[in-house]
Amino acid sequence: MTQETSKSAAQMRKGVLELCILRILSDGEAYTSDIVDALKAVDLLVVEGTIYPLLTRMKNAGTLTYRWAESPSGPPRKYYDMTEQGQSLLAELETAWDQFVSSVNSLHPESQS
Amino acid sequence: MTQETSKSAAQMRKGVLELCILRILSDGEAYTSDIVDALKAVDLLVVEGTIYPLLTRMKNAGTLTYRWAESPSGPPRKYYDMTEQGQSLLAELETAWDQFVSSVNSLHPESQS
DNA sequence: GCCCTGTACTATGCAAAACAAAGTACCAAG
DNA sequence: CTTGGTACTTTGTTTTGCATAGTACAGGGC
Repeated sequence: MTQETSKSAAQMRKGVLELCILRILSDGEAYTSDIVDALKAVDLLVVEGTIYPLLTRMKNAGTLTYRWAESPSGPPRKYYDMTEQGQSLLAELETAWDQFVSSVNSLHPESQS
Repeated sequence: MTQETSKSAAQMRKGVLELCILRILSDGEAYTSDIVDALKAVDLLVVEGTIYPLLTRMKNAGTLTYRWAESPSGPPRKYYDMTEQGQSLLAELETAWDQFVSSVNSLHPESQS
């Protein structure tokens, strides 16, 4: 991956990470590192400067809630879960994502399909 | 579409419009209005404040070239076409896009697949 | 010729979000 | 107590889509 396309990959991530986080949390609550690991597992690399402010924004927007929990062997953790508003938003973002992908792929060059 | 998801749609467009433009131009040269119409035809709404600077950035980056041509009944038009560098970039962005979509969709909740 | 309308392009500033980097805090082990 | 690892917070930068204002050209009507 060249520098040009890694920059593009970062721009592609904009607007989609919220959907990704909601998808992860739809399986049950998770704390930040879990979320980052789940993203990494599907080759979506996200760093702390992104994930923490994003989780905070979503909490402030009413999409997520969190509880503090003792860690097995380290500092306490913030476990996030979806609110009902978050569930509604997930459904809407699912639709928006599907339409978006469909739109972009409608532009697929004929000669390469 | 709520205001929340239209904002998300705008964020989703970031990083992907370059690929879309290259796809459109892979069918042959086009001027701005053609490009905007092609995008609108697949429900990707892009406004002049976006498209003109973007085309200029791509021209400055060596991805696109342009020529001036008389318009049938209005002011002259800038017809854009891909450079060889643009063709290389298109191939790379195609790969990046496919991987990105695949990554996001790998997070699809099991209960909804 | 002048004015208006429609079309095409340019420039600037704003908003939003990913990222880089620095810092604070907690826990466990030595 | 110190160190290392883990977890979270804060701030500033970069990039790109968007909003807005403006310039320029061509054609038609008066």
